[in-house]
Amino acid sequence: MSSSEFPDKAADLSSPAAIPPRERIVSSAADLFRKFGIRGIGVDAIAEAAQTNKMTLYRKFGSKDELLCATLRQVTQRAGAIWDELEREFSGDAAAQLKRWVDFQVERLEQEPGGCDLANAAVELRDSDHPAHAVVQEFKNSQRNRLAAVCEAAGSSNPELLADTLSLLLEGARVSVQTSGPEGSSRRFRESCEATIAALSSK
Amino acid sequence: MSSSEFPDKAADLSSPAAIPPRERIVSSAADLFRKFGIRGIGVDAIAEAAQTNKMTLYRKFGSKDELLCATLRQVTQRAGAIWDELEREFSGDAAAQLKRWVDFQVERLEQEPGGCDLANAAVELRDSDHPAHAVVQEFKNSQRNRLAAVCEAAGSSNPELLADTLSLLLEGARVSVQTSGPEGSSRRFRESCEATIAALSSK
DNA sequence: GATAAACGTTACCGACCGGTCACACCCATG
DNA sequence: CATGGGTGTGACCGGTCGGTAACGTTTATC
Repeated sequence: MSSSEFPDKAADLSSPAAIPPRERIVSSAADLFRKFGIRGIGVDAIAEAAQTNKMTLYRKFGSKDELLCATLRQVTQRAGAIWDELEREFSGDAAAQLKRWVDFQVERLEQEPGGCDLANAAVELRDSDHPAHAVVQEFKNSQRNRLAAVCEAAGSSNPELLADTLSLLLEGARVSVQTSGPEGSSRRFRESCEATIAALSSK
Repeated sequence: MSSSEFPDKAADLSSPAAIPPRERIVSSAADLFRKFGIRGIGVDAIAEAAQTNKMTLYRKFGSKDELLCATLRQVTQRAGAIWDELEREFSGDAAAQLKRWVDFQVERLEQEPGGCDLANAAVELRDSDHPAHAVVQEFKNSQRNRLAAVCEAAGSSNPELLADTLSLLLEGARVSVQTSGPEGSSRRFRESCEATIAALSSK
C-alpha cells in the first residue's frame, strides 16, 4: 500500500493545560481518525498525540471501538450545537434560520474538506453490527428531524419533502467534497438548496 | 477491533469456467472490497476467493493498490453502461430517459445497499494522492456531464442546475443507504428527484 | 508520612498483512 | 521430446496492529 504519510507531528492540539487525559484522547482521536481514517491510525499514535500513552488510553476506553464511539458522540454534540445557534440568531424567524442553515453548511464544506465524520465512519465500517453504526444512525435521524421542524415552521408547502431533499443534498455535497474537491461542490450545493427552497417554500 | 466476521465462504462467484485468472481476481476483489472495505480484506483472501493464489495475483497486478484501481475501473465501465441502455430504451426521448434514470438509481439503492464503490473508496482512502482518487474523480465528473446532457436534451429550464441537484441527491442517497438503511432512503430519493425535475423541467 | 488511586514506561504477545523467493507443475508449441 | 511461459505451493520477511502484564512514578487526601 502506498497510502498516507507518517502521522508524525500531527494533532498536538488539545494537550498542554490541565485538560484531563480522557478529553485529550478523545480530541486527538477525532482529529486523527478524521485525517487518516479509523483503520488508518493506531492506538499508539493516538495516545502519543494526546501526550499520554496506550495504557491510560485502555484504562479509559476498553477498546479502540469504544474510543471510536466516544469520539463520534463528541462530534454529534458539537454538530448539534448548530441548532441552538440558529435559534439564538434568528429566534422565531424560521425562514431566516433555513437560509442561515445553508450558509453554515457551505462554510463547513469549504473549511472541512473531510466530509462528515459520522458518515465517513459508517462507510469505513461496513459491518452494520458495529456499535458505532447506532451512533451514526441516531445522529442522522435527529439532524433530519430538526431540519424538518425548521422547514415546517418556515411555512413550507411540503416540509417533509423539503427536509429530505436538503438532507440528501447535504449528504451528497459532503461526499462530493471528497471525490471532486471543495471548490465546485459548495457552490453546487448552495445553488441546489436555494432552488429547492424556492420551489418548496411558499405554502 | 470487533469488526466484521470471517470472509470465510464469501464470493466464490466468477471462478469455475475458463475465465482467465485476471478477470476472476478483479471480480472477486470488487466483491470483497465492497463487503469488507479496502483495508478490511487481505490479498490472500482475495486470491483464495478467485480460486487462485497470491503469487499469480502479484504477477498480474504489481500491488494491492494497482488491483484496487483495476477493480474501480471495471466498476466505472459497468456503471457507464447505464447510459447506453437509456439511449437504447428511449432513443431521442430525453425526458423519458431522465425518468428512467431515476428508476435505475432507485433500483440500485434497494438492491445494492453498499453505496457507490467509487465514493466509498474515496472516503476510505483519505490520502488524495492515492492513484485510485483520480479514477474516482474522473468517473464522478463524467457521470455528471452525461446526466447534464440528458437534462439539456430534456429541455430543462436550467439543465446544469438540474444535473447538479440530481447528482447531489444521488450521492447523498447512496450514503444514506449506509447510514440509515435502504428502506427510507430510496423513497426519499425518488420523491426529491421527482419534485426537482418538476420544478426545473419546463423550459 | 501513609495510603491509594491515577498515570507513565517498557516490554511483550499473537495475529495479520503486503510482498517476495525458490521451486515444482502443467501444458502448449516447436 | 524439449522448451518455455503461465500457474500453483509453501515458506518466509519485516512491519504494524490491538491488547495485556508488570512495575515504577506521581499526586492528593486523610
